[in-house]
Amino acid sequence: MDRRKRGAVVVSLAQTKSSVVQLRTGSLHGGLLEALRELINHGDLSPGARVPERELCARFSISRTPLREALKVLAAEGLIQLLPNRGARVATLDDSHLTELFEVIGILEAEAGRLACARMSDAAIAEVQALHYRMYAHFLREELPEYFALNQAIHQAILDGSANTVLIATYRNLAGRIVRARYMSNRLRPDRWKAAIDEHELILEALVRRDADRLASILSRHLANKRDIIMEHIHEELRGRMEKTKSRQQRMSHAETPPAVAEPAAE
Amino acid sequence: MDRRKRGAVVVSLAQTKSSVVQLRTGSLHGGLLEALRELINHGDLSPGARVPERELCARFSISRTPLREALKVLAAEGLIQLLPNRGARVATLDDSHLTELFEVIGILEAEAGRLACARMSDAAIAEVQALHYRMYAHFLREELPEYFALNQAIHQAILDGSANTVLIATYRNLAGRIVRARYMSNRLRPDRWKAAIDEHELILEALVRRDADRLASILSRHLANKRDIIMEHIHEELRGRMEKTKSRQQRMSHAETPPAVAEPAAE
DNA sequence: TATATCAAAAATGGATGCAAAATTCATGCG
DNA sequence: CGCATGAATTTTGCATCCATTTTTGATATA
Repeated sequence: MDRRKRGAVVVSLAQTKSSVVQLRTGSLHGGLLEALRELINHGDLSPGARVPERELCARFSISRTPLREALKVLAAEGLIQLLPNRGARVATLDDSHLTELFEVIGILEAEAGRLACARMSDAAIAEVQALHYRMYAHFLREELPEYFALNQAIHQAILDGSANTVLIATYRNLAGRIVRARYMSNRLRPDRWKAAIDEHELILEALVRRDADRLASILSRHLANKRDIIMEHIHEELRGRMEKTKSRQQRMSHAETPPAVAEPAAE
Repeated sequence: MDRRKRGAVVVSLAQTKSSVVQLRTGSLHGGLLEALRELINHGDLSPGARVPERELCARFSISRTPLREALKVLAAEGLIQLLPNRGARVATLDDSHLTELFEVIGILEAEAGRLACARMSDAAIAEVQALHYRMYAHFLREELPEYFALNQAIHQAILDGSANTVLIATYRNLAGRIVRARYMSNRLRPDRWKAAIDEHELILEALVRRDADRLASILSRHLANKRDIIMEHIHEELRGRMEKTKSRQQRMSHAETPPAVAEPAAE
């Protein structure tokens, strides 16, 4: 393979799924970060699992240097954990950690809402309303993926409405750590779904009335509900997993891929 | 120089000041990060200035690999800016950015206070009170450095009282970006100083009464005041700098060290 | 069969090497 | 004197190399 060439690098990060990702270069680094985040969030790298440096190098056709730079950044972001002389592992999210993350994310979203009430233009609010109606339509047709996409767009629009880039970036960073957990509970019981829609109804109403306190409190509760749903899912999954593990065997020595999402984590 | 040896590395980062820093190793990386942050916050690396990779390598007696890893992390933290193929520069803080940072930091501190009211033990609150009295004593004796140290300790204690490690870490990250700006305005006009003390009085009172709303609002205002002081200082300094620059010469071509703290920053 | 021991293999942290890009600097032209 | 041009130098980004550490695996021992 030709060694020196800073051109575009086409990388197949397919193993389970056959997605092909174009690493934008110049700063190979940036694209690499995105790709790694994708791998983690998409579940190709399970929580607690060792990050296979050499293998990833091969997969991305890059040397260890840029990969290790990226890993250091991900570690700083909290997505992976770096153990001295023992490499990187994907960060696990135990219950308390998840709770803390949701708490802070909730704070930021609520305050973003407060700021949005004061700072968004009428036109911008109208756009959010439009998103809301479109989302509602997808709900009626039970089109889950489209629903989720618009749901997220609405939250993002409110966040952007805070007009505080630091707030937005901080939120993104924290939210990035729970993407995987959210991903898992992308199935909704109909009653939960309806409840979420109702909450969104209230959110829109508060935003339109520019009632900052009310919007903040609704957003906060809305997220708390989402958190409960997610945790419920995790616990269900954990229980299921435990039963399976038990029935299959009493113990396995060193699980290379431990309990998947929640883990005691001797931190 | 001996090449391979992972033992402790003693590094003299003295140039202007003769501070000697011990880089704890094993993960050379961590200590390096600290040292670099110190360099930036302490002002040895002015905002906007190029980060002299090779020179820092020499100064720390390390190769470029770990240094560059550290730079990537600092960039992710927002302390420096990485320009593709053009190296790193120390991040500049323009007015709006500083305002945004203070806004988010204020949010976090206020909410931390709210949580602290609910979660701190009576004993922990008593300790904060003790810190407060000690701080007050230093104020009376006009011992500025000791005053600042205890001031910070009190804010940290309240933050810790939130019992949310994510919140604490997020706060630390954001606060880390304005350390330098705070550093500059470590001179206080007596009236400001007294006002700050009064606010701290109120903070303690609210905390002791576990009045979450009140504590949150006071903390928020307290920080806003600090922000105003800092910005005032920056603007004064900027004005002074401009006059000097003007009187000295009409223009200089490419300032290697631009306006120091505030800069238009074509971001 | 379970555990201790130790050598082989692999992974990690860091140093060094090299091509491409950027910067500097000298020179030429208007 | 200002500005364009381009070669020499420096810097950057990444690949590769190597010592140390960790992990693995085989063998011996209880």
